Amino acid sequence: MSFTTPGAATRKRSADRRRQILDVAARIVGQRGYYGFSIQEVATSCGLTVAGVLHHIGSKDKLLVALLEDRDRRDAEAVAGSAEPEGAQGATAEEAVQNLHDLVARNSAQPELVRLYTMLRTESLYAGHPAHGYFRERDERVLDFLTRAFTGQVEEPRSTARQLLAVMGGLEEQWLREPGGVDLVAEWDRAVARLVPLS
Amino acid sequence: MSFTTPGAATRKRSADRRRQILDVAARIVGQRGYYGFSIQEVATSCGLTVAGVLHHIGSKDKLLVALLEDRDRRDAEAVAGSAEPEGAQGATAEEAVQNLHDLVARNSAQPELVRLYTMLRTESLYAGHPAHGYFRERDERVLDFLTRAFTGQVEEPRSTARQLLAVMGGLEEQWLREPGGVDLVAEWDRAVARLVPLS
Amino acid sequence: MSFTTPGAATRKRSADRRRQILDVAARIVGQRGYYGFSIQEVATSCGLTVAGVLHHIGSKDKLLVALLEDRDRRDAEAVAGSAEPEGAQGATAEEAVQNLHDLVARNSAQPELVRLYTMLRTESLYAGHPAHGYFRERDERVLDFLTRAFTGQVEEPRSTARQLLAVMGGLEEQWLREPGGVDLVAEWDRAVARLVPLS
Amino acid sequence: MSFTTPGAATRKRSADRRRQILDVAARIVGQRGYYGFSIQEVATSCGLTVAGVLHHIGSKDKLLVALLEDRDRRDAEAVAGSAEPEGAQGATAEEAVQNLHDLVARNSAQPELVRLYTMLRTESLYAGHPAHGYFRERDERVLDFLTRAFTGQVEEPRSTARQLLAVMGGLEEQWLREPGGVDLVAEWDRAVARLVPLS
DNA sequence: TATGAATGAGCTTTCATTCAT
DNA sequence: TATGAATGAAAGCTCATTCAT
Repeated sequence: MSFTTPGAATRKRSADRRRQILDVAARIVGQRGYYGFSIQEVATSCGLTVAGVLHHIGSKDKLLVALLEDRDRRDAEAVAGSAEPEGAQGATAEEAVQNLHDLVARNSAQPELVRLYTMLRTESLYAGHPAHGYFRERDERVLDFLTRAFTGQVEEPRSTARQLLAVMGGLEEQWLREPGGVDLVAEWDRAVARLVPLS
Repeated sequence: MSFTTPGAATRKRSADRRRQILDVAARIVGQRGYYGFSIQEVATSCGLTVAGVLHHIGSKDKLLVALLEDRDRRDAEAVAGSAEPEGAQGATAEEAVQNLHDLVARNSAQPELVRLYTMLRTESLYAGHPAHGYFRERDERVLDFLTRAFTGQVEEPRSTARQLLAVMGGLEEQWLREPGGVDLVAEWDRAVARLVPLS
Repeated sequence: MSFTTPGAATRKRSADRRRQILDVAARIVGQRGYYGFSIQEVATSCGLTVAGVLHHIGSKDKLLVALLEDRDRRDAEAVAGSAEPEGAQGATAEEAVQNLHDLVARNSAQPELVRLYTMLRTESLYAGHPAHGYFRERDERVLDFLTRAFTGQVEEPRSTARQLLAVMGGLEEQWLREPGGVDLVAEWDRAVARLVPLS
Repeated sequence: MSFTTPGAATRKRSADRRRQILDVAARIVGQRGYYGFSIQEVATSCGLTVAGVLHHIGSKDKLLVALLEDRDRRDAEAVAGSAEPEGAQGATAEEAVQNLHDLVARNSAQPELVRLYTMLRTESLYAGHPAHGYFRERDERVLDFLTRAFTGQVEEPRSTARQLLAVMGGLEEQWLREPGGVDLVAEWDRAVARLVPLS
């Protein structure tokens, strides 16, 4: 019997705390961005001290990293659970369109996650932002994925990919600005119908 | 020698300073947003003291307001100089499309202004942001303007309006993230060709 | 199987830990002093948690006390092992000189111990320092011991005692500042040759 | 008439504040060292806020630098006022001894300055200390100066130089530990009489 | 017009310590 | 024996702002 390893109960409670902190932080960072939020705020919302929060997350920067990793993990799980996993060798145009539709549908149920991404994507346009590299790579990866999927199916596949990403971000922004005023999924489907002639 | 009326030269110099401060601030706020920038930074970039900057702009909030008003004024001047001013009674769909094209073309020459708007539009999604109301109203106004212009010309005019706004913001964001990697005007024209069947 | 009495093995491991902590702490306190070191640092160097270190040493103050006691014990052992233990009734001048020479020779082999003493002796000049009393008494005791030893042998025995202590501390400091640049023992012997005419 | 340059009165008051801060800081740093003192303490002693002190000194590190520069400047002034300025071409042994005597005499009147130097010299043995380089260079320079002065006059000039520096530091330390118990100047003169045979 | 002094509030982070496990 | 959670206190520093000059 080892005393050095924390017991299962302890580990569980610790994981719960971390969960809580990440959830709270996602909401607040989604509202005011990395520069505008403070650990104090997160702490208060968690019923903890600032030092208590730092005990779990280490530093403000690490919190941001944890936030992004956490969202990535959740996204990956969601995709993995779907019927058509996007294989390494690429997807067909139809699959890509379907994937995007599913993504938008999922997003339409979690505005705070969308808000977080929207905020950080914009903030990180600045080269000095801690998430600058993250979004740069991510954007490129997604763009490449879509471009490949549309190659041979539409006239200018990269333009189509750009238009889809652009309109997705833009519609989500409108949807966030007018809560209840926009039907995100319906608008998305209409936009796709026009931007991707194949469908 | 009059002490009560400031000399014309003095007034001129003061206006120049204000100009300089606003230009510098536009750049910095465009990079780090309202929450992330500091007056100290602006002051240093202007060769002034913090107190010196405050003397000209009053407060951090007022600086933001001045920034937005300044940009509006410049935009208005640009539009006024164009051949077809958007009259109060509305515009035709063709005119609207032309207006948007001109706007994008103008923007493609001033990335810092675009950066400023992109940043503030996102930051101001948060209800507590000092520019929250500004962008809410602005978005609605533009949306209404476009909706009216497209009514009778396309099937779902408001959706088209939304799509255009969305894709404009999104393309500008991509253009900002990949300096030199995107031809903003060309991509815009391609997107419009698909989103507005009439053209 | 007994729960009440800790096994010998356990007691041994605990003592080892304490040893390790004291050694590591001696090094770090020697570098940055009582005010400048942190338990975190000691813990990391020991492969332990802060709480783990505190479990063994109780508190930061107690760590300092333990450090000094430990060094005294080691010093006492070293002296006890030498041929001529300084008796309670005093020593001759020759014995005192020999004792000092042995001390310097011993020190020249353990710079970290010297560093610790140098640092704490200086820091503890401040009346609020936890080792203030310790070094006050120690200095007085040594000064008295040397004064007695030199009485009748030199003109101003207390001055000689002061000079010896002063030059010893000063040479050690130079030796610490220029690692490899000073031959501590040789310099000491030369200094003694001048300061104590009898030899 | 320029408004941008602060008036003479303003400049005077600013210099006074700085003076006050440096004096207070010298005392406190002399007591607890660089690691052990806090800006808060200095501020309180000055009747200022922490932010107020930082306005004048910039940062904790800069305060230390200012402290050392200030003391150097004062020392230089004192030396300049003396009859025999140590010329660039070197000094005779007698002049060097006289210089050292004057220095000790001056020091005996300002224990807090001595305390500051003693503390920082010891603390800065650690390579990470902000004054590490400062004292390294200073020690070497003084050592070289004395060595040159004694060359040809005593058998081992560098050893003599070392012994003098060592005993000076050591006596000052004893003098600081026993306020009123040691006659610094008298002890110094006695030590010199033994260490430098020429006199 | 612009500065310097000064402040109050806030920030992130470090630290020593307690407690339950 | 050692850990993890949590805290209160303090640190250095930044910031927006006011005021007198």
